[in-house]
Amino acid sequence: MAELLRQTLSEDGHQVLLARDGQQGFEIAQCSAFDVIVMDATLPGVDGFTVTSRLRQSRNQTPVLMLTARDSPADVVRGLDSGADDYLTKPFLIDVLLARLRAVSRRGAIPGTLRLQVADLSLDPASHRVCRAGEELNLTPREYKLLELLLRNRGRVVSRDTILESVWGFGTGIEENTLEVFMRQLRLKVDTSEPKLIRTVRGFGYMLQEP
Amino acid sequence: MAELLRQTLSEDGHQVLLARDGQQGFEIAQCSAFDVIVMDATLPGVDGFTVTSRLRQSRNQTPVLMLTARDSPADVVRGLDSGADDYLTKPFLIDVLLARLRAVSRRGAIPGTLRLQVADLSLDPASHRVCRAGEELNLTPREYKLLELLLRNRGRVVSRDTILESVWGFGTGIEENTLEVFMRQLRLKVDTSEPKLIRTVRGFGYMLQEP
DNA sequence: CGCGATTCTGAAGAACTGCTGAAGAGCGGG
DNA sequence: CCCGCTCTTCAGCAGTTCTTCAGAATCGCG
Repeated sequence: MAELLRQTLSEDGHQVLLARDGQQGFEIAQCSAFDVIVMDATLPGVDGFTVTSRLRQSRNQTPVLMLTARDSPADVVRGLDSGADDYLTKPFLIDVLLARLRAVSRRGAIPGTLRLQVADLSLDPASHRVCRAGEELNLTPREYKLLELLLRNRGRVVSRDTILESVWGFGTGIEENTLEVFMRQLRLKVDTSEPKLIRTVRGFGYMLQEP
Repeated sequence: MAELLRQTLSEDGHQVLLARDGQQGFEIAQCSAFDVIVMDATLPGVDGFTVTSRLRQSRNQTPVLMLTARDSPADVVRGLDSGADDYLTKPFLIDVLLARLRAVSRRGAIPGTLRLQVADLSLDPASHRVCRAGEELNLTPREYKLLELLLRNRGRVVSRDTILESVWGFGTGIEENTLEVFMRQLRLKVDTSEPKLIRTVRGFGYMLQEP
């Protein structure tokens, strides 16, 4: 079912990320920015109602469309009151789902909260949260600054000089090697899983880039 | 039907204004501010789809819930794509309608909150009362200001500089350590019970956040 | 294939940050 | 005038973070 949905949505031009269970869904939702979340009510582990209300509690405003076989009025009310924006019961027509997704995501997007993101790596400047593949990472201040700089220039090479000046400030008599050490530290924390996102550009600097 | 709805909604505590036809509905909607509009698809004169899309064209953002007997998928899609936020077909249960109205109007609501709250910690700016887990806390003026600042920025990191400037005012030659001492004092009063809400973000500042 | 330049790596000491308990200063009410 | 409350500073400490160093590995180039 989920797989079918993923395919259909993809064909309609959406980028889709599929979560296996409630817990994983919650973590992914917290770490990435989506236009809309399609939530099943009956999930393995934490159920959809709980996930939704937890998201809302932690001030996640991403629109949620609940999609489920449970069509009793009580369930509908519960779903909506847990924070969902719409509630659709199976069976349904794909066209209707797509239209409802359009309606729900139209309202969506919370202003202000921008999130920097590359592949499954995300950084939220407001809360200083950094996640990779759903896991929250614990970075030191300097590592954080470094990653933020790379992320703000994702897809572009950042020269060593620029990095030194921007992370350490102008005119600090810092060794070039220090930067290398930090880059290594950052890689150990950020680039543990495939694909590797931090690329060395020999003789120039570094860049962050999806494969 | 419309009269029945008006009565039911009134009983649920809403203020209701009833429009006779599409044209009148459009005019009323344009002239007043509503939390939500319940729109019938088949109206005398201009139909509901047209009214909705005209409202949107004239940049009226009031949430619209379409409520109608026309339940063909094509109608649903048309309704939503004309700018409605939700589409409910007769027959329906009142509870479901009310829940959907809540969901739809939630999005439109202005985020002006009076009581500041995180988890079981709440602060009322009007009365200066602060409670944690039902217990009222006795904070000194400075502790209160500090907590209010953190609470107004819940989920975001507040930098040490911002805190100093905002609680002590600009240019006071205050030691950084003073802030730490106050934070400790605040923690002793506020963060006695689990979960701990005040998080220090090394190298930047502090933030208030649920776990 | 070999060379120099560049980058990576692991470890170790230095430097720094934030936490803590205590103590003195300032202030207003009794 | 003294007392209690609040605010501020100080000094020590424990844990983390930063920086450097030296050797190994890798790369680009002739």
